[in-house]
Formats: sequence, C-alpha cells, structure tokens
Amino acid sequence: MARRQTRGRQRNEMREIEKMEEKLVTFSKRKSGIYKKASELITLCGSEVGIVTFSPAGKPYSFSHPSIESIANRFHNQNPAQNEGVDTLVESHRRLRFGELSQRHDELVHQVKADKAQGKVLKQKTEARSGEGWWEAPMDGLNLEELRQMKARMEELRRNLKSSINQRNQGATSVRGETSNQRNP
Amino acid sequence: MARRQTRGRQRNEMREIEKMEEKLVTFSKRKSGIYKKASELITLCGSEVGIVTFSPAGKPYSFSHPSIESIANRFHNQNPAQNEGVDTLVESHRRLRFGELSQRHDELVHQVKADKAQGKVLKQKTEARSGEGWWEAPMDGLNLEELRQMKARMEELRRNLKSSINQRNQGATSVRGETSNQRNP
DNA sequence: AACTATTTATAAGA
DNA sequence: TTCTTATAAATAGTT
Repeated sequence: MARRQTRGRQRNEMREIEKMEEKLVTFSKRKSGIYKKASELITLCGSEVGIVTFSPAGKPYSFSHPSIESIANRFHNQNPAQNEGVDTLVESHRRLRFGELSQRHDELVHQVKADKAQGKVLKQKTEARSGEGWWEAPMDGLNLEELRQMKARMEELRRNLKSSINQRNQGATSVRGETSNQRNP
Repeated sequence: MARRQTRGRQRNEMREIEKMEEKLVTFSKRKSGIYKKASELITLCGSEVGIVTFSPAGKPYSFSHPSIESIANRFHNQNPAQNEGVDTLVESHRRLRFGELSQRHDELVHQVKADKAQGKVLKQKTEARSGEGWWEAPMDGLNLEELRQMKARMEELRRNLKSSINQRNQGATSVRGETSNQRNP
C-alpha cells in the first residue's frame, strides 16, 4: 500500500494550455462540469440558463433549459407591473432562435441520457449524425416537466452510481465528433 | 474549541429551493461560480463561451467572452458547410441583445478588474454608476489579448489575496441594480 | 473512461 | 451582500 495511484489533483497556473490534446481533454471535462453546474442552478433555483461555447477546435456546443416562457408566466402572475420587461426578454429569446437551437440540442442531450440509462447506448448514431451538422438532430419526445423530473432523478442516481454518471454526462453533453480528426476518410 | 463556527457545507437534495430568499442567495452564489468556471475554460482552452441566465426573479444576466463573432468567422473558413448553423447562433446572439448586453457588461467586468489590479479600486464609482444604469458605463480600452493576459495575472493574484477576488467578481459579474428599476431616463 | 489525491466550490452561519 | 469554515464536489495527472 505504499504506492499512491495518482498524485491527485495538481494545482494549475491559470493560463492557456499549450498542447492541443490536453486542451481538448480539459475542455471536455470542464464543459461537462459547467453543464452540470448549470443543470443544478436550473433545478435548485428554477431559473433559465443558456450556454453557447466553441471548443478549441472550433466546434460549437450548446446547452439550455428549455422554455423561458414557463418562468415568465409564473413571473407575470406575481409581478404584473413588470410584464413589459419580461415580455421583451421572452420575445427576444424566441426571435433569436437561440432558444430553438439550444432547445433542440438539449432534447438530444436528454434523449441520449435516457437511452444510456436504459443501456441502449445510441451514442454511435449521435456521432454519425454530428458529422452532417448537429443542428439537424431530431427532436424527440419529453416535455418540460418530464425533463426536469428526469434530471432530478438523475442527480439522485448519481449518488449511488458514481462512475456511471460521468460517462453519461460525457456522452450526452458533448455533441461528439470533437476530435481534431476533422477529416474522416 | 468545542464550538464549530459553521456546520460546513451540507449535502443538498437536488431539488427546487422553496424560499425565494434562499433561492436568490443560492442563485447569486452559483451564478458567480459558473461565471468563474467559464472564465477558466476561456483562459485554459482559449475557447469562447456565452451564457445567458434569468434569475428566479426573472432578471437577466449574461456573461461572454468578447465577440462570439470572431470565432464564428474563424469557424466559417474551416467549415463552410456549417455556416447556416453558426450564423444562426451569431444572429441570435445579436438579436436577443445578448451580444449588446453581455459584451458591454463584459467590458465593465474587465474594467473593474483592471482598476483593481492597479490598486485604484474604483469600485465605488462603479457602484454609484450602476445606480443610474450600468449600461451607461463607459467602454474602456483593453483589447482581447490584453484581457486574456490580465485574466491570467488575476488568477495568480487570487492565490494571495483570497478574499478580494470574490468581491471583485461579485461586483463585476452581477449586472447590478438588480432591483426592478429597469427604467432610466 | 476510471481512479483518487487534492484543489475548489459552497451551504450554513455570522 | 460579504466573509468564514466545514464539507461536498470538481478535476489534474495517472492508469
């Protein structure tokens, strides 16, 4: 038992990583971390969060809680005086299609999660699809409430199945094809 | 020494917080955390990140690495086939005023950071200004590279001046004046 | 992708 | 809101 398995987490000088490979690994890990944090913020606070990010390789990823409208409605009932402001925000959200896009992506994420949970692992399909353009991905079922509940359940599961969640998150949040092998023969 | 000052961080059932007050506190703390993570991702990986979020009270906050457009352009050159998707993202960014908002906000953030770094601490001014409407704040200099380097330096500083960073981040990242005084002549 | 020694984030408390 | 502190959680370097 004399030999430690790892040196543990090392302190890191906060500056740009040099090797592209390391960069991608770190990006992937940390992106997952941020998505998770965002999920938790959504669950705990009932707030809306949208994230867009580009990997060091230039690949786009996004995450967002669907439907800013639900919270807006709730808000309306409580603070009628501020309807104008909220409406503006909601409308912009719609116009932007940021909502559309990220929502679609989010659906994909959750779909993958669900499938993984069932041991179906349709990850490969997802990967193949991303080669053609990730926004082409289909929107599958699952409405807002179902998603939220699913998310909660996932979080609980996580406590018991420590390792499996990481895998799930990874497969789910990164739209795949992130390798620098942009060219695939 | 019998009496602990706090019970330390408690494990938390991942579900919506009931009391609005607690919700807001948690939202504020965790939003800061996410922004910090995003900053680190940007610094470490050189990637672009944009975040939009609405507090439980319906107030919008945003964070973004300056100019999603620059990376979008780079992206265009490499993957012309995906222009449509990227354009959509960029366009949404703009229309939703996410761009306007967050960019200007980001400028403020960095300005505050810069000033703090010089020991000038114009935080008070900033606060005063924010009372009138933070969007009135001037855009100061500092180009992209300078900002990035500054950020790295800040991270280092942080090790020594543990407490001051939080203050800085807080003051900077929360758009301030989060009261509902949305109207400002 | 899994594993842990550590560093970090944070829930409570003040 | 800000600071502190005990703990829960994220993650860098390995395997």
